[in-house]
Amino acid sequence: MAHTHDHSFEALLEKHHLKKTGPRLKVLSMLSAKNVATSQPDLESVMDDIDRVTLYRILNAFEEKGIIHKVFDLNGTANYAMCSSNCEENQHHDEHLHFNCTMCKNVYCLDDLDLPAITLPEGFKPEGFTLYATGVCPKCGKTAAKKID
Amino acid sequence: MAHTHDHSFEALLEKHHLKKTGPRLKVLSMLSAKNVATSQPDLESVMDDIDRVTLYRILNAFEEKGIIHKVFDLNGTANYAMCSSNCEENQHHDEHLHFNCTMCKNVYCLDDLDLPAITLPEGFKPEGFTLYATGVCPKCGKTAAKKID
DNA sequence: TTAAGTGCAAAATCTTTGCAAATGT
DNA sequence: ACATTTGCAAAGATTTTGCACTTAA
Repeated sequence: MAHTHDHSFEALLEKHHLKKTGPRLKVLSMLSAKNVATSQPDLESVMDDIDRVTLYRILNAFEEKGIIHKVFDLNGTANYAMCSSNCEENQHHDEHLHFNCTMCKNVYCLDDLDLPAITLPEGFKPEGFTLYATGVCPKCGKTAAKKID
Repeated sequence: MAHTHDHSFEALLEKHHLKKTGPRLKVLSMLSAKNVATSQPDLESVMDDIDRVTLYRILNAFEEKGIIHKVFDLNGTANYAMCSSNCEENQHHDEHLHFNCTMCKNVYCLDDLDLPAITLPEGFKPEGFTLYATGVCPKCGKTAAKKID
């Protein structure tokens, strides 16, 4: 059960007082393998050996612990992605850009992008920002260019 | 554009080749009465004389026609709000700020706010932006200030 | 051993679909 | 009169809950 990169996953679970079980490690490796957020339906279809209910519980537990975060795409479907370092329990810092590709439907979490300062109307006291963008991602832009142009 | 409500609603329906029915007019007046986006559950509970299915169909029809737009709050629940002038059929222009109050849960559509230019990483071709902010809205900020301070 | 986690079954929700009756034009 | 729209019933899909069995610590 222990390969080299599994160690970080196990450490992560340990850190959050969660048992290192097969399903949990599998979810972690699935999510961190992709650089995009993954929807629950997608996760389900890939991990057809894990019970659907178990998946719900794992995702909820991970989110509460701040291991992953949920981002809704433009269809309102929840997509999950590993949290970048600075998420705390029940207090996420996902003030980053979510890019939803209209072609491949992937949701990219562009963590390291600085959002410009936004001025709100009088009286609104902002606590967190999330910016969603739609458009074409690099991968699809490339294939589209080849095919069409 | 506030006084002769019913007339403008009827004109709106007419413009989109939709029949002026009771349920539709009711939905329109509900939505335009509030300056915030309203969730389907909320609409349902207020309009308990209208069938749930009818509400689904009305909201979908309105959205397709560009009369209203859907915005997901931070729980992934769909909230509906009247579109500002420049929405076209199936092609919404809601590149505005959505403010989700953490106290009253209301979703404000701050249409007339200019979003600052955002620079994306190489290869991403953005088509639309939506900015979500969480925080405390003016109304709740006031009551909170009175109660706490 | 034993508390936490999993899987199955079943309940509770939420959303869609089909069709007969009602309604607007 | 005719095409839409509505309401109901029922199917599908999604999410939650309860409980017995399994497993990591």
